[in-house]
Amino acid sequence: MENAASVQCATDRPNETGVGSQAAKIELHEAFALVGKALANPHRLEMLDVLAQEERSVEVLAGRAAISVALASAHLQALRRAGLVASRRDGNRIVYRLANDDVYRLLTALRTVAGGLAEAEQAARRLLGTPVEAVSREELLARVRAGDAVIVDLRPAEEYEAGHIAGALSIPLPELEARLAELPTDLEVVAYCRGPYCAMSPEGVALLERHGRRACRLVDGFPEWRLAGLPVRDGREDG
Amino acid sequence: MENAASVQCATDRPNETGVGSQAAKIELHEAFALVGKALANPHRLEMLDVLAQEERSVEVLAGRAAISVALASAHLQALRRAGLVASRRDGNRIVYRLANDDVYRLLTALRTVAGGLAEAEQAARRLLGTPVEAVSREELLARVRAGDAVIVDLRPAEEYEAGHIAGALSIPLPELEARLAELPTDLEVVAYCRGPYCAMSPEGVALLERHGRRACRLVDGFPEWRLAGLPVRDGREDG
DNA sequence: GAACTATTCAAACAAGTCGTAGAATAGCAG
DNA sequence: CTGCTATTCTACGACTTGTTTGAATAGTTC
Repeated sequence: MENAASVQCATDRPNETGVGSQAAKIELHEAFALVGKALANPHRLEMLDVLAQEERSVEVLAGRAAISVALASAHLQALRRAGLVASRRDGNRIVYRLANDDVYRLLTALRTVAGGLAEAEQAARRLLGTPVEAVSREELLARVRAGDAVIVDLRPAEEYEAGHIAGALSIPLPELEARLAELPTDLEVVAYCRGPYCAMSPEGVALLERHGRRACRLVDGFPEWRLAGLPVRDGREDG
Repeated sequence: MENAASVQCATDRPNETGVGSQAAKIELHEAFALVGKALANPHRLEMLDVLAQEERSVEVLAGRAAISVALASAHLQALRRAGLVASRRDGNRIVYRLANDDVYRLLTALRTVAGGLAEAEQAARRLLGTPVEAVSREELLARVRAGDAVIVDLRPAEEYEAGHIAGALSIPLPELEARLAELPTDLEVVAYCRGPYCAMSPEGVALLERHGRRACRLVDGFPEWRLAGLPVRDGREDG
């Protein structure tokens, strides 16, 4: 088979097909690969995952990824060069955030594809434990509207403050057992957390079921809910 | 990179918050990073782009990416390890294809994010030339249904055969000037090609306009159309 | 089976990336 | 200004990736 793709029409215009555009095509793929390279390191992916919930300082990100501050800083600059994060100064510290919503969509697409790998499936089983029943965003909305379910946000209070599903109750996972009385016994509890690969909601559901409650989890987490355009609140609007 | 596989995790409860799940989280992000690494090379991205249109042999892929067959083979194995491509044997040759539709979605997300980078914008300008008017898939469908437009597929005939927008006419770009008579003069021509970073439809539109035709391009290409669930045909069903 | 083709494997080296440790910088509190 | 904190920069070794070359393999054709 011959290489039929490239060399055709030779006009004098800037966007002709030929040698010049072959070089441009290579440069374009090199530019795309810059973003690919940014996604090629587990620490960077973990920091992006943390930033998907809320903006964070370098020190906090380093702690969450279990790496030194200097290394976290270097990785964050790599992410910034690739256009994945942005930062602002807040007094003495620099606070990083995801550059835009497309970055989270990219992260979701990456996880969807990677989720099929044997390595990922095995790690996910170890992280999430026995699978628990999960409902879609649409199903959750329907149950809440019908008065059949109550939504519980199991993330740390700080992340709840930064943004949560409208109408959700904040009960951070470590406090869940002590605060069971706050949950109505006649409704199903739908728990959610950071996303599909966060262990908090499966653990919370397991705990609720051990206490005889009907419970399930939302398939994904708060970032997906927000990106789907569904109703959200934050600490300034609603408690 | 350190290999902390499987040594930790001393609890007997599968999904407990603590050391074991910390290790699982790291492994999970390492698994995601495997896919990131696969996206970290311009040659691999170019081959994925080619495969988005149609399955291809190693030799053809090597030619399109302008690299040796041995190198292309090595890159394809890297892509296969990451679950991005699959292959089958066809007589004497091995034919590779994208592993599934999620891979194309990932590629699209990557390009969307990377498209904002200065490097990518510059390369895109060089590749695509002066921007031409572009219409969305919905707008295109509406114009065709109203009888206002005709759709032209500018890709090589082989790719048209492998799948095209229902109702589109196949006029490969090199033949366009010679085959102008086949296009009705009273309708607008909507051209499409491989995708948003393919130079064929901007070039085709420019050529049509030089010949006094009303023309514009579809913002993206055939793969996006197919993934959106819009009507498609292939060589066996329609000519 | 022999000759042929397409693809993959193996070895080797250059170039790039990751992580560590310690120094340097920028803003804040006094 | 001085000391303090958070972050970034620099330099270096260990490791990984990209590429080339030539040989090995699997399947086809005669």
